[in-house]
Amino acid sequence: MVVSKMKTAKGKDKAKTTKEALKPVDDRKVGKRKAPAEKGETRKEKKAKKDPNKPKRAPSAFFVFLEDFRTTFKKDNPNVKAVSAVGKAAGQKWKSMSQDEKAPYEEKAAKRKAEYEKLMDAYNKNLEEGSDESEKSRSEVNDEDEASEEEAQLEKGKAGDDDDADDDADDDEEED
DNA sequence: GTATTGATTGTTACG
DNA sequence: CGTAACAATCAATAC
Repeated sequence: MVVSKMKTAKGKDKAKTTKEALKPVDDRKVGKRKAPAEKGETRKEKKAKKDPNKPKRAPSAFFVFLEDFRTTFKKDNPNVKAVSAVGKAAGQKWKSMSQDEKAPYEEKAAKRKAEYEKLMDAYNKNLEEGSDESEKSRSEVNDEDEASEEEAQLEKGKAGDDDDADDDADDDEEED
């Protein structure tokens, strides 16, 4: 319901504008950017991460959907053992889904993003501190930086009252 | 035996 | 403004 809601309110125009133009490169094939395993120069370099706790990029709506899709896909195709198969299928279905269906995923992704920003904040802070600690200073108060991180904050669920659940999911966004 | 690639799209951050 | 690179996954392959 609710048609009065304007899309602008959501701020979608932020990245929409020219989606097509947004992706200039048609071949965003990952393989291309991946170095040929020549020496340990792979971009990923999981073990080479110099940053102590670098927040991993928040999974996009697609990835969120993938998590769910992977399970379903595997369920239907237990024989499939290639990750690429799921990726392709997921991608195809993903494009097939209407924005409304992707909406819930986007919402989740948005949440993930918020967390990512938060982690980034801590990460930035850490870097700042790191630099500062060139000599001393570190010590003193913060013995453990990451440890605390207030693990407790998560109770967000509570409060139910406010919850943003209502969100705007209603806006019928009619997909194209 | 360990590390890496493969494939999908999105999102983010840098030049 | 554009692009590069990375986010999960899991098995197979490469060295």
